[in-house]
Amino acid sequence: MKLSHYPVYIQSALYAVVLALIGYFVVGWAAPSLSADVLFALGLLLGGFLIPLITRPAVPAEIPTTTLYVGNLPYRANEASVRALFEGFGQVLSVRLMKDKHTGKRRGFGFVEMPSDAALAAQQALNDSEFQQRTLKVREANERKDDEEGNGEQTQS
DNA sequence: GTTGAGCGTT
Repeated sequence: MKLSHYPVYIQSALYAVVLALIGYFVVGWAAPSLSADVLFALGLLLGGFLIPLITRPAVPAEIPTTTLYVGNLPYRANEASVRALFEGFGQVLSVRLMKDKHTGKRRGFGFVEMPSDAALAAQQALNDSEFQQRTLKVREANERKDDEEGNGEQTQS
């Protein structure tokens, strides 16, 4: 339930709604004679000015990152061991080992997000390498959300 | 507690 994993427009929309409600009560408290429509409009306007101030620390890094697909993982591997393995090649931003949603059992693959240069190094070094007596498969992940590439595969709408 | 190709979640 991390808000930073949502697209930016969803974050902005959430902030706008929340701030519009806040503005509704703030302005309504300061000027009780105004109508509800005017209060919502003023609240939304007030929220609109506050959105950049709040979303700015919420979107901290401009560094290009790459999400790696890691397959053929041993079922006993946990998130910490995978993170430790990839941290030997750079900063690990996130590790997600996919498990079955209903049973909770590990499915044997996951995703590791790293800076693009470190991701490339980790991919070349760890692909077809042995990890807990299993041969790892490390590929570049298929884009399922906004993944930035450092070379030239920038997905822009 | 088991299995073995695969590209996801809030």
